[in-house]
Amino acid sequence: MNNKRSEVSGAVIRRLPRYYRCLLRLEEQGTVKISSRELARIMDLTASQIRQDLNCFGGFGQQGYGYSVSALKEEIARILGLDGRKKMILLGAGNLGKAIVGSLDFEGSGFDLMAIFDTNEWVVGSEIREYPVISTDKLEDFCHEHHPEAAILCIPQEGAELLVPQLVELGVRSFLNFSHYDIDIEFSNVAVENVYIADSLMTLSYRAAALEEEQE
Amino acid sequence: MNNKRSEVSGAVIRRLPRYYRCLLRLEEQGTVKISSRELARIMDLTASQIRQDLNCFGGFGQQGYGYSVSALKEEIARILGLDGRKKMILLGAGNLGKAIVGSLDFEGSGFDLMAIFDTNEWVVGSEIREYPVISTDKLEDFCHEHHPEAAILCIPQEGAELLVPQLVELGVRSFLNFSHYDIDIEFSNVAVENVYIADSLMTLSYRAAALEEEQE
DNA sequence: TAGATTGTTAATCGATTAACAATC
DNA sequence: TAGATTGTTAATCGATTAACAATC
Repeated sequence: MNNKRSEVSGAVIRRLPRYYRCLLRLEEQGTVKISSRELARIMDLTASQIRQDLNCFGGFGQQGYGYSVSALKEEIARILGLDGRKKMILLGAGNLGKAIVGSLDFEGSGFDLMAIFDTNEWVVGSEIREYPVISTDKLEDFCHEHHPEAAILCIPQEGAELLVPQLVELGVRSFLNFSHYDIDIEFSNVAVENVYIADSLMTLSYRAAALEEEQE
Repeated sequence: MNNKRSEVSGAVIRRLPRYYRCLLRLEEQGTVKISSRELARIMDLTASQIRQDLNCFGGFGQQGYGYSVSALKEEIARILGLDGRKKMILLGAGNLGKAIVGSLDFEGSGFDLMAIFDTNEWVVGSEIREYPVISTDKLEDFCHEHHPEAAILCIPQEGAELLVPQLVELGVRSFLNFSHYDIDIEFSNVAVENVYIADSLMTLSYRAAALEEEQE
């Protein structure tokens, strides 16, 4: 890898999953090679941008030929760290937690989901997919025993405020955060990806208003 | 409003919901006025950036004083279109659909959720919160009668591929899209906000790998 | 070899930051 | 009036686009 990962700009990082998804689809369709020009057309980017983005990490193409779809897909998987197997837990077995467990494929995601934690005694002891639902009372013991490095937070803000400091203390360093608790402001040296679904609805509202404005 | 909404850069648009959230919190805490300097500190931005962002839409501050928290909050709500009441439907009463309905507050969101559609006859006829679950067979009739303008898609890609063209035909113009179907590539003149939760997990994987790299 | 397409350097564009005059 | 802080213009920085030499 040419660059340190931390030196790559946020704009490039956020495009990497899109590249990965697109290449996966192309591979499934049986496409063997692709030029930056053609990939740009599909993804609505410019060929220059694609070549610049990829060359942050190394020269994966072949001059005069283009890029091998499967090789490039593998390179991006490696860049994203999808070849890792970080132990992960999920907090909150409500609808959102169940939706995440049900729809995300943890296989080849870089993470290995171990268990789901919830306070509701009615769901504790059951399983969601193949994953056991454990009482949040046992969270500390579990962490001491298994040392998870990552957590998905499908709990409300108050729950997160309470549990995150404990989790950080126990060694959890990566958070996919659906709670509205500002982890990244409270802690440094953690990797946080915030998902604010309510913000997306507001952005949609803006875009809808802009569309109407256009058509007046 | 100084600018047309469509002329404002994407970077600014994506910050608007953050401003709104922050101001809402400040208002709840009883803060009456705030300077760009102090708001910048809280939100980890620069004072210049905040003043530039806000002046895309108009001069909401008072020189020598700062900004009125509640007035600015109201202005941003109006810019985001949260004062509107666009009729909205939600497709897919699975865990994700239930999570959305359960966690988002549609009051003051710019949208008015009318009904939830699903194909599963076991849930059709029931209610989630106060919203009725209707058979997808009745979707067309419903649209003819009520003319919803917006939809949240909590259905898989194949379902979206089938239903979106129909919805666009029936007049739906805004989509909060959790399916992996590329609406914006297939249709123009629609407002689309895509949420790719799987991409967030990949981005987290990247950031976790970057963090490890740092600490070696 | 000729054609195609990359990797990379240079030019352009846009967004962020700094500075300061206007003004409350 | 003096102090504070905005709105706005100018400077800087970073990201995107264009160009082209390298090379498969």
